[in-house]
Amino acid sequence: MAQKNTLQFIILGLLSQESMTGYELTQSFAHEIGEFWQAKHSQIYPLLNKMEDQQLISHVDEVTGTKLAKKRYSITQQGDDVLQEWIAEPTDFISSSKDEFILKLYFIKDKNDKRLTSMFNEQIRLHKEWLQHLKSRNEDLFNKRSQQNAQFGHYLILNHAIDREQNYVQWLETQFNNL
Amino acid sequence: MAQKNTLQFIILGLLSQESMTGYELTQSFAHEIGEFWQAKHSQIYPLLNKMEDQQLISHVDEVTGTKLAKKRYSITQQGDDVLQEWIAEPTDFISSSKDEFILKLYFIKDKNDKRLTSMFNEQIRLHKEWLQHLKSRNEDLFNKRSQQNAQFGHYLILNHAIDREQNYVQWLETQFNNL
DNA sequence: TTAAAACATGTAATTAATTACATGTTTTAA
DNA sequence: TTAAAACATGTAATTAATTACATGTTTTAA
Repeated sequence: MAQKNTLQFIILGLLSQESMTGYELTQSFAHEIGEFWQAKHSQIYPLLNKMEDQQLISHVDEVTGTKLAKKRYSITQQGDDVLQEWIAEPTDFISSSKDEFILKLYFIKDKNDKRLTSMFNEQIRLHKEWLQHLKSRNEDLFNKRSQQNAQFGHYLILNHAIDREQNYVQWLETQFNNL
Repeated sequence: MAQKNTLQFIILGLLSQESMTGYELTQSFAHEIGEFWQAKHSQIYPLLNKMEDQQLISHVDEVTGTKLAKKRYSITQQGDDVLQEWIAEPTDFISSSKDEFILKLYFIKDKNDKRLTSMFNEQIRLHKEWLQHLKSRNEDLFNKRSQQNAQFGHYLILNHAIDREQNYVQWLETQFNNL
């Protein structure tokens, strides 16, 4: 891929909420953010350096224990300007959603193909599991309405992830029953 | 990105249904396939050459009019073996879905943020428009049940695209009304 | 107390994908 | 008849992203 470096804006967005280390930023992609964008530490660390050069972010050094060095990054005024600009600009939804399972279905021409049953079963299991995971995340984070309002964006996207997953499972089951 | 070259399998899958030119393959990504994977001609043409070197596909030359040269590609036995292997292997759903709009929401902490209304309105418009497009595609292609069975995979993924889009619009509207 | 898991930060090599450049033919609609 | 749109195939340069390598510290659980 090679677009306009969305990752950069995500990092700015995360840092606009609180200062974080590269490790913590990486962790974000294991949670809700990861439902809507993916990145590994090997992409994040170099990008942090680049962004600091551009003065979009800055860091202070920290030490845990006696030796473990960390860099805690914060967003700068310049960085926030760039972030706000990104949020304000129109979002063309270019459905960059990639779904290998659905693609595989496309290539199965015969409705009675033997492989369909096990393929659907596997996907249903995976997605149900994931849905369950998301739901318990939701209970952990937002069991009180006050928490929903305090972190509105976070609540919204987890809510969307659950909704999406729920619909996916439902679709899989409907189609499975029609086979 | 740098995974296991899914595009290659998609090309094999498309060619397993009928022989196609690079241009026609490219066109596929403007239609249903494009809902679940994206690729441009500049990635497709070089890959076709590579795949022909590996004897996964082969081509015959064609001429339209008096001069317009085309290469019509077909899948080889080897290619079909590779395709079947890909379909058979378990599909880890690593939700590589990227959604900038949802990410932007994450970074809006305040439920009363002025920007939310126009952002939601814009997305609702875009997604409704796209949903409409998908629905008319569906009517054009699959108005008869016989056509659904003849191209089962195609029917399934278009059906899924519509279902997904419908759910997305519904979610947007629900959240919008809650603002 | 010790081993494993989690925390923490990086670089090198490679691949996937995009953007931009490049050129020409055929069909369609005004 | 002519101009625009669609058809058709490619390459070059660059960027985004992954995989693999590399090293060390702190915390947790057995």
